[in-house]
Amino acid sequence: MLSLPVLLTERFQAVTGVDPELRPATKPQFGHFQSSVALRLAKAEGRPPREIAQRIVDRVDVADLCEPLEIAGPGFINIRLRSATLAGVVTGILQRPDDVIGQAAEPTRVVIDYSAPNVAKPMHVGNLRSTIIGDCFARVLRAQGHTVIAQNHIGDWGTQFGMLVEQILFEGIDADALDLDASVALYRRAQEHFRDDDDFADAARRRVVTLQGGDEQTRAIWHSLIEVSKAGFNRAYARLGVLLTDDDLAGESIYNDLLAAVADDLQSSGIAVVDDGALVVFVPGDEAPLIVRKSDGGFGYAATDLAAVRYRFDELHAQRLIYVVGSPQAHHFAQVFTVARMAGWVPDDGVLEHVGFGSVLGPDGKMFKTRDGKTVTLDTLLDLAEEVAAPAIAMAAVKYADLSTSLHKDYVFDAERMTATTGNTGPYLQYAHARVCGILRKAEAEGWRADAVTVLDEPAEQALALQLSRFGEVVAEVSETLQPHKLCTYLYDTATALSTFYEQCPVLKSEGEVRTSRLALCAATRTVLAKGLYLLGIVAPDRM
RNA sequence: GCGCCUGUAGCUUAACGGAUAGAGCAUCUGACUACGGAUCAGAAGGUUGGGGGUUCGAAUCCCUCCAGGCGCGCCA
Repeated sequence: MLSLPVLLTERFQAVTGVDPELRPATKPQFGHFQSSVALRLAKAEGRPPREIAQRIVDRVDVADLCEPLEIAGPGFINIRLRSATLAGVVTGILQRPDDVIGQAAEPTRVVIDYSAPNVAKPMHVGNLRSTIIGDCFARVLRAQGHTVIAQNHIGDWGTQFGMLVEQILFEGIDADALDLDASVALYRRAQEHFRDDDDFADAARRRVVTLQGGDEQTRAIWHSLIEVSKAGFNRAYARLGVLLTDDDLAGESIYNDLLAAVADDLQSSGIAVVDDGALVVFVPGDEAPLIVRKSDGGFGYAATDLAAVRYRFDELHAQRLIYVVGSPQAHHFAQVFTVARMAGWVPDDGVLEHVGFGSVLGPDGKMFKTRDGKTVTLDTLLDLAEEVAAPAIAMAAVKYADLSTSLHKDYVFDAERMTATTGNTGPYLQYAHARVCGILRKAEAEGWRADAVTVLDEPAEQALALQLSRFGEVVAEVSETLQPHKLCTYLYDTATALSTFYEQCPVLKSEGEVRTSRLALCAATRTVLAKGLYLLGIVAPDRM
């Protein structure tokens, strides 16, 4: 069955000729949906809005779905669904839970680039948001039937590895025996050594060339460093409950062999030019050029990212690329995307999106700094949350806090506030789910089986049913706009509607058809909450 | 200097150009020996940073100023 808004929109459009722009009613007394289409049409037709509204109301055919339409205020059309319509939709959720999330009309292959921690560095706050947000996108898009190719663009290449390998050789360490902490400490020593000793610095730079040239011993040490870090990444992913695995690893190093061709092709096509010894692209309307190849002949991350764009369209056959990387990189990706298009590496219908996000700030409201002194690691942050709540709840709290506000805003990491069990928090949603599970558990113990929603007389029942009916639209909206907070808001509203219903409408204590109908409504709510929380990457416990 | 982002109640925040700017926390008042009180109902709290403009209608679009953050050729 088509979603209610789609169905209603079609009926209205047949009369109005334009999108009626149905919106959820802003207040209960305005019904379930509202349209301001008459106000807009009035302008063009030079007639009073209420007259236009009346004409629409007279002609639109929705009597099978809705109560009589009402005209209100300056010319709004208010739409109230019939109870039977809502009951039918909720029963549908119950009987076909797998169809609750509508499938995309045209499934696409989507590459999502997220997480991207650095080898030989602990995961830190900067990796937190990318990992959580990217994981949510992967879940939502997969649920809609898209093919998602996760690409964990780990920092496993570049100048720092010359430094690291050289330091290992200098100290005579067995690279295979390193653990994550030891490799992090090694990184610090290597940095200091690099800074203080010019000879060492030169050796480190030469070592980069050796590494990129494929020297066996150097590659072996490099490989050991990566293995150590991978284990650390996987521990973090397990702790966070994200879906990333080793299969999703696609670090910077895999593009190494493609970089020269990227530079050559850009140069031969005249897109890139040599300036101050470096190969750069001057992007129209942009003062700073994109540096494809440094004056010393080395490649920076612009070349890697260009190669990755090319690879993802050509080899992975992606139709849409989503980069979940912090907002400070916005300019960089804008340049990379522009150059990739100039070079013809993006199909005409190819979509490139950088989903930037704000920073996680310390208690002082300033950036957590990773250099100069102690690094604030991801584990440190999660430990803070687990000091005030059990692990499953703490993770829900952290993730929900991260996903529930607009992505572009910074936020202060405040474990106390995030783990609150009241209000708009992850634990509150988990509680709502556990609570409804409790009722259903009792009913099921006495032999009840979910059937259908047949009675929706109480306002609280209707409000909850209406809320449930919107789930599919919200998921679709998130997959299009890539704004997880819309789903958070929806689930919070659903949990609130459940609590109100729960308070005003006895379930187990009611009788007959009302009882079975309310139980069915509870079961549908459980389905929506469980699926919704899953899409956010938050576990939905049966008991708390 | 140029560019991007942000500014909404004491705090955290929502609002796809639409009706009286919607929530949560904190504060105050109620409900109920509870189908799970990790709850619900209610009150109070707003010149949406300031000022102009467009529009029937602006937190939202345009201009300008203020405050803060982040970027701006060889780190990634």
